[in-house]
Amino acid sequence: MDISSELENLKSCPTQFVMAINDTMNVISGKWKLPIIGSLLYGKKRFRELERGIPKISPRMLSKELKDLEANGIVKRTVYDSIPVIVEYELTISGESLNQVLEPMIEWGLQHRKNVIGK
Amino acid sequence: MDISSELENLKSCPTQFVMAINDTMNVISGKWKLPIIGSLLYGKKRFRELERGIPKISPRMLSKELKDLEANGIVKRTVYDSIPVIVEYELTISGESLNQVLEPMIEWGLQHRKNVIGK
DNA sequence: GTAACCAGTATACTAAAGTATAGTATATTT
DNA sequence: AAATATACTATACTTTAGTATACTGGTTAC
Repeated sequence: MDISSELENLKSCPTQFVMAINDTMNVISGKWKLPIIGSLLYGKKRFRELERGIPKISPRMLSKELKDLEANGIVKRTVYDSIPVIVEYELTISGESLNQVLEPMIEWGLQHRKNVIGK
Repeated sequence: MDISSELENLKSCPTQFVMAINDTMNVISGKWKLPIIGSLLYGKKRFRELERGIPKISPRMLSKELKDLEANGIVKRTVYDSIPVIVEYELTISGESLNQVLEPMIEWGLQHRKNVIGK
C-alpha cells in the first residue's frame, strides 16, 4: 500500500483504515499504557520495579494493564521458576515497533503545542 | 530535534515527550473524534451533514466533540449570518496535519493485525 | 396551521475506566 | 518471632465517558 496515498484512501474507503487506527489506539490508550511501555523501553523489568518506577500506579492497575498489553502482543511475560519466583516483563517486537507511531505523535504534539501557544 | 534519536531521548528524558504524546492522544481519543475528523477530511460540513454521515452519533455527542475539537484547534467553526443561520465545520491546518500521525497508525495497525493473525 | 428542517441544549441515566484499601501465599532478613 | 519483600488478587467505591429521550427557537414547505 502506497503510504503517500493513504489519506486519499482514508477518504474513499474509511472502514478498514479506521479499524487499523482503532487497533493502534486501543493498544496505547488508557492512563497507564504509555508509562508502562515507556518504562519497558529501558529493558526488562520485574513487577515491583515497574510499580516503583511509575508514580501513583496501583498494583491492581499495573496487573490489569500488563495483562492487557500481553493479550495484545505488546508485552511478553516470563516466569522463572526460581525460588522465590521471578517474573519479568519486556516489550515484544510489535511493542518496540510502536516507536514508529510514537515518534510522529511526539512531533505532532510538540508542533501543535507551539501552534497553540503561538496564537 | 533529530527524529532518529527520539526513542533514545524518550528513554533518557521521558516527561516532555510523554506530554507531547498525551497531547496528541487527547486530541484523537474518545469514541467519536476519529469519525468526525474522518468526515471532515472530505471537506467542510454542516452540523446535520455530520450527524447523518456518522452512524449512531447523537446530537449531544456531536456538539460536545465538535466543541472539544474546536477548543483544541483541530476544527474551525464558521457561522454565516444568513437566514436561516448556516454553521460550517472544517479542519484547521493542525487538524489536517494529523494525517502525519494517522498514517503511521494505519501502518502499524495493519502490520500488527497481520502479526497477531499470523500467529 | 401543522409538519419538517436546522443547530443545537437539558436532564437523566448506564457503562466503562480508574482508585482505595486490604489481603493472599511464598520466602528472606533481622 | 516479627518485619519485609515479591507478585499479585478481591472487594468496594468514585469518576469519567457515553447513551437515551426529549425539548428549544427560529425558518421554510405544504
